[in-house]
Amino acid sequence: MDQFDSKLRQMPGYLLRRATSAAMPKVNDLLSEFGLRRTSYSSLAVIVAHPGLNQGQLADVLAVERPNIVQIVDQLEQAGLVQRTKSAEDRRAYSLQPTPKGRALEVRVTEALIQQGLRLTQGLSAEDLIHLRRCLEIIEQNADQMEARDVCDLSST
Amino acid sequence: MDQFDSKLRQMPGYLLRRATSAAMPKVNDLLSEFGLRRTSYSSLAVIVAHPGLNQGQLADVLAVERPNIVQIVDQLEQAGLVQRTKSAEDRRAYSLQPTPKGRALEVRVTEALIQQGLRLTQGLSAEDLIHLRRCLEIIEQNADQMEARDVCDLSST
DNA sequence: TATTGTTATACTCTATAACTATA
DNA sequence: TATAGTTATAGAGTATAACAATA
Repeated sequence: MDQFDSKLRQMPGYLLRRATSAAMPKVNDLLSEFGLRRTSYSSLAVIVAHPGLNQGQLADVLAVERPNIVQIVDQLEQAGLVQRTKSAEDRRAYSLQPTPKGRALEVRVTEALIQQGLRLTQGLSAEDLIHLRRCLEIIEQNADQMEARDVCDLSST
Repeated sequence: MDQFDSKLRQMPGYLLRRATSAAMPKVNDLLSEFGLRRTSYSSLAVIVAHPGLNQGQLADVLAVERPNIVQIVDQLEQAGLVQRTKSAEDRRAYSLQPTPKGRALEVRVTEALIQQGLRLTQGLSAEDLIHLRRCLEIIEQNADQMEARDVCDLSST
């Protein structure tokens, strides 16, 4: 029963899903110790690195739909990690700022994630990791450019 | 706003999630043209390659919980792609067999997925793909071995 | 007592449509 | 009219507990 999926393992999508499904629960477990989820951590990290951006920009950076950002920023704000302040230039928008508590937490969680990342990639060299990043970013870009265009012509063959 | 997530892109989990989130909708779109979802296709492929296995074994191969397999096999059976037959040896279990229609569909869909996989990995060489597979399988194995054990000691540092 | 398949259920993630207030 | 944020909602995907039939 070992390798009953050997044919599927030729496909990048299957490999991606297997690796992601195995790794994400570990990331979730780590983040939940700090009261965070994946997207709330990513949001905090981006806000710390680039204070003052607004929710729409944050959604674009993380490739998340805007409605889903609302609750995430709600949680970060209620946890005292981030502040919403009405933007002076555009009073529709909120400027997102990290609090000192938010900055401090981001440092600790980032360190923990880096350590966990080393365990997840144990057995891979520094070159392997650079190569892996390149491969994953190319796949992401290819997928983004694949807008409906060439999805369709295969069901008729 | 480009590369506002450059720090996050150092982390394998973030890269994995970005690539997977971008690629999976394309895979879903392709499969839905054939009336399949990701796990129902994977199940069909495994049943075609290894006829006679039961639902629990299928769940193990695909790393899916058994309750979720039930509905998937239901759908495959209702679509006339797979048959459940009571196993002679163990009358609790079902032996899963592909129908001729199921075998034929699997061939077509697999071909389409391979073509789509080539587009998703456009720009990567054959060596790149071998290397990528190795990296993803190592990450999956590392994650699987990371059972709660070393998740915990970081929140106290 | 343990296991196979099943039911019911619940939680997370993600996506869309429609609203409000500002521009 | 267009955009920022919001609300409500719905659909996948995934996970657990508990049950019936069989081992």
